[in-house]
Amino acid sequence: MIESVISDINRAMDRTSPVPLYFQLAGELQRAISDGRLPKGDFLGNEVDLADRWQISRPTVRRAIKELVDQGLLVRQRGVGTQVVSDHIRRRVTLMSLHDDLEAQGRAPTTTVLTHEVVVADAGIAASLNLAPGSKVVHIERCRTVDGRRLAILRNWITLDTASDITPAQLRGSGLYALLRARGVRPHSAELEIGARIATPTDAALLDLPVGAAVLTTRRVMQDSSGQPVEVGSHIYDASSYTIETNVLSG
Amino acid sequence: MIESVISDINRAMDRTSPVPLYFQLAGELQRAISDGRLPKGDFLGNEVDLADRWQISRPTVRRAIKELVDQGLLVRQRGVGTQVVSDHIRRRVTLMSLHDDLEAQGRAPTTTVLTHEVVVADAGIAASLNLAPGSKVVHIERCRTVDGRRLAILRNWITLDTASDITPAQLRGSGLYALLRARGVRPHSAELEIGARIATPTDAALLDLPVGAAVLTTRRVMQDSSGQPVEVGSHIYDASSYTIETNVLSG
DNA sequence: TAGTGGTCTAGACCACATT
DNA sequence: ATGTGGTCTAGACCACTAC
Repeated sequence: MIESVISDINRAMDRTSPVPLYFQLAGELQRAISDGRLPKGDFLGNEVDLADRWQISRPTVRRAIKELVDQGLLVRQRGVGTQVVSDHIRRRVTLMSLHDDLEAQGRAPTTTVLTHEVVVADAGIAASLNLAPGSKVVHIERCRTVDGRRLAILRNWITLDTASDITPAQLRGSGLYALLRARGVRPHSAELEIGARIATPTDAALLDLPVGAAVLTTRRVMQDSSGQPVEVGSHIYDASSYTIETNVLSG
Repeated sequence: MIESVISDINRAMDRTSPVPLYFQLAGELQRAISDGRLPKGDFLGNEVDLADRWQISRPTVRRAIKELVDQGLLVRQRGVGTQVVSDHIRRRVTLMSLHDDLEAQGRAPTTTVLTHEVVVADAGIAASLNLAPGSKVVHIERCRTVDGRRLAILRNWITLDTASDITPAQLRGSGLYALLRARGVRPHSAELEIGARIATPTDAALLDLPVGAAVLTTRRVMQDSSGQPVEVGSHIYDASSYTIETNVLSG
């Protein structure tokens, strides 16, 4: 790693900040890689030396480097060194809502709320959400349109205590996950099943598709950081305008 | 955590083993959770105390616990403790081949090799594999059958140096990824695009599907641990018999 | 106030790859 | 023989939670 990058990082590190040092360092390294100051193929230099130059301990340096290794930006080889192998941040496998996802691409999604009600969960939903049979949940059904084209039907079931104050107006303006995050839900993991089938008449009507068109279907159960399932989502996409892109790490 | 589990783990830890202590500990904890000795809802006890009982340092204990937190088995809360929130090991997002995947489910896949040849990579494949235009690659086309049913068409393009000695007989007997691993390829990450469409006449003929059936399609570029792309896979699945199941962590 | 996890240090020794 | 990352230690102080 060239001298100037080391100096840049030295300047950027702020010990008075509440942000952990390893996190600051990981961010600075990521920035240096993505803007080309630390190009693909370069070696970082050995950890002991880097720790010394940055005046932080080696475990802290290692922790920062590990973040980038996990993202696929760096590769470590014992006896060799740490090398930059990619200069674009791998899109993480995401739990973002479709709304956020499209906005991040600079497109302007519009949302029609078809259904918004409190219902008694059926057996499958109740089991997925770890609720007693007969429990009530919030059921939402939306249609997502982009560039005048109907893209997806989104059906969600959410535990009553987390979603009881969500309004249709809010759903029109932002993604479900943004609303949940604002209510203190921190998504942690989701089980996801992806399939495909021919559009049913209902699908075709809602998505404005011809008879016989293919749709992509997903069903997920999202759990928040306390390990409790919070939301079930069952989504149907027009396969001719949507693909799921993801990135799988360290299999 | 009850006394006996702590003792079990104390007995199981082996400092003479080349397996890292944090890894041994993580495995023991995972086993204790999955077999019910450490049930859902239980707290582990504080880290300083555990480190003392197991006679290992607290950072090592933390590293082991972190593994399970990342898998969604445990939740840590500052000021509160570490609690078991799930008793089944989340299936990791996998880079396993379909063959391995089905075998893990106890089913017996059979493979027909339709094409196996060295060809000049087209522009898209060459770009994906980071090869010069006109480079040669191994092209494989297989049909995967399970329980007498044609499940998928698998098309792969692999860099010549890694796959030149693979034979059709080997492809019939095991999954592509197993063969690649045996050749020293360690899969590290893959970009994956999932879509759906109506089967083309070719798809329908190869998969023995009726006209108008839906197929699930995936395209991936796999990179090994050195960061180099090694393989491109383009797969087509009978959507009526196959879904992709996965698990998304920490979004 | 007491107890918990979160971060950080300054070393040590080992395994592996290269020369 | 040298240099690298991989693991591990025995502390320290801080931030947050619950009482």
